[in-house]
Amino acid sequence: MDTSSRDKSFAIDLNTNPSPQNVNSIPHEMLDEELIRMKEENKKLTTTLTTLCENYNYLQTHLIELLQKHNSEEQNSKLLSRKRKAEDDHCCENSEIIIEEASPKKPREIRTNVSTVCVKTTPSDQSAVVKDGYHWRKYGQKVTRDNPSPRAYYKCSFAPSCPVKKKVQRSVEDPSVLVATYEGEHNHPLPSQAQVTVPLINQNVTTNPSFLNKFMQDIDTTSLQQVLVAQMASSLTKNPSFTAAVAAAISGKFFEYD
DNA sequence: CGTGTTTGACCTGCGC
DNA sequence: GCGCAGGTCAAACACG
Repeated sequence: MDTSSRDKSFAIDLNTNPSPQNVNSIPHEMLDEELIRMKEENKKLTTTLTTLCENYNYLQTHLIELLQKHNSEEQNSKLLSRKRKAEDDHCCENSEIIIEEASPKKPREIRTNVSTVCVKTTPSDQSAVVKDGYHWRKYGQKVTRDNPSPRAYYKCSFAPSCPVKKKVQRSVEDPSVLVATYEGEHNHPLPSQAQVTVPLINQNVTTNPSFLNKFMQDIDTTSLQQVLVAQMASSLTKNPSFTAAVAAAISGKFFEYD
């Protein structure tokens, strides 16, 4: 195989304005060749995407390891100077998230699985929505003292008996980052995995080894690929020129068989 | 009309 | 007991 054809493999010709006459004038042999070439390109793109996913997975694992290291160092230094109250507050966010037995100091507080997920959003996206595949019903909103952005309160509405709650608030440091705090465990399967926002950083992952394992299972290569493919498909279908090109290509094929 | 969102009121825990 | 802050409730409203 020559290098020129390999170089062209990623140049997708999205001809948005094909005329039926032009399509009819092309010999069938050429169209067949074109079809084969497109199939090969498709295969290459799939391979590239897979490699990309693998690299992403590897980098994410590496990042998590680094953050874990950094976090433990930071915690050690902070623990020396931190007040007791601050410790209690932080333990909910930064460490020891999953506590099976309630602390004797806080018998009232029932600690269910609490996890924090940070999601990067585009600057234009002002909605405080974290798409995670579940159905949520908003039941409250508050402006908190430490953050000018309002905090939204959600309950899982997919199953009436589902106890899971979610708090969503923009980060103080970076308003483009949404911080979602999940409380509890879903007692039903995930309704849809099609519209899942890939978490930027799961703070539990950075600190809790058991959660790390679970997280890495959850975000397994296969599901990650599904998520990425869904996102890519979504962004492509939102692109009018792409949809026009697809429509033109399909109609072109129809003319071919007329 | 059913479902989800908004928003002010209310409840609860905590520190002083 | 009082005030503050976070969390929840529920009536009103919007939307498909």
